[in-house]
Amino acid sequence: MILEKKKAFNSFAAEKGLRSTRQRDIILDIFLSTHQHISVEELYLKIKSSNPGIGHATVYRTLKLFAESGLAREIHLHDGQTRYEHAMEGEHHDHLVCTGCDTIIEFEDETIEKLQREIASRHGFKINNHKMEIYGLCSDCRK
Amino acid sequence: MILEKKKAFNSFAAEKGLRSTRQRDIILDIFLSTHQHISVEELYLKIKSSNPGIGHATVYRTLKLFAESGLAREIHLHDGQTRYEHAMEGEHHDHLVCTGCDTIIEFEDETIEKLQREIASRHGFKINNHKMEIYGLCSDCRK
DNA sequence: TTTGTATTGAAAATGAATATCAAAAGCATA
DNA sequence: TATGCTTTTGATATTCATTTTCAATACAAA
Ligand SMILES: [Mn+2]
Ligand SMILES: [Mn+2]
Ligand SMILES: [Zn+2]
Ligand SMILES: [Zn+2]
Repeated sequence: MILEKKKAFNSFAAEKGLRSTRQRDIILDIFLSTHQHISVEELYLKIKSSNPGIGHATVYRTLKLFAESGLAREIHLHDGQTRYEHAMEGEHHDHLVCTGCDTIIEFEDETIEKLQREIASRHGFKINNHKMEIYGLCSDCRK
Repeated sequence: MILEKKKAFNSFAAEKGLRSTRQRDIILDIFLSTHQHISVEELYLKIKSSNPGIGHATVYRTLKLFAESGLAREIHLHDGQTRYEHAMEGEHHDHLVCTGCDTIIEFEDETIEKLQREIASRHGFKINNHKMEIYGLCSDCRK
């Protein structure tokens, strides 16, 4: 699974004429070892702990590449930081965000997706992507 | 309609013990005269053209107040700027955003809203608010 | 190797939003 | 109307995430 993703990114890089670098390998490894909606800064710190030489800008640049390759998805919740999550071909989900404890629950709802497509086509739009976030309090935080 | 909104904000201000100031009056007037998803900077420039004295910070502060009073709603699309739109009691809508020309189409879909409530309750969440944006190309931009 | 180009990282720059704080304005009271 | 207290304002500085710059370095093709 992780190996497949690495291969996928390598083909993407090859097609784009990108060079293979130590930094990108390291960042990819560490990104793939994380779970769930990690912020750039969080990932940067994680990377730096084992690879002090790697710079801020490189992490930013590389995560953009991952997103472009389809390996990662950029997320914007409302704390002013860009986050990334793993993305797999054809998979999509939305988020239920607890504003109390920052827990994020992922969900999929094909009925909603279908309604979205209908709304878009009714207005002559060709959907590229969408986002849907439901903010509220989880059961723990309501106690 | 505009008058009602002004009254509503004035009662909100009164209840909160806020003073009534020339600046807030002006900003409210101009905000109410605009349409659709204006960015803070756009509004600031509009305001400055007739009222050069008013400062940046005051516009930011005042828009926050409008949102708090329920008069305005804060919007975050993905250009890194906060936008505000008029909000009316109990009204809610979502957005279809053209990434070609920045046109925004508003829509409401009660079926989707209901499904959202179901999803939330299935996970024990109490919804506070939500956002849903569909990004794509409008018919003009696809030509 | 050599050579041309892509990549990197430190540092500076950007841009939106917020904080600071002295001066000005609002308002209750005398 | 004048006084005094408190809020508000606006210039400016600051913060913070992200991007840009650019010289040094690394990659890969020949
Ligand atoms: Mn997710
Ligand atoms: Mn709207
Ligand atoms: Zn919670
Ligand atoms: Zn368009």
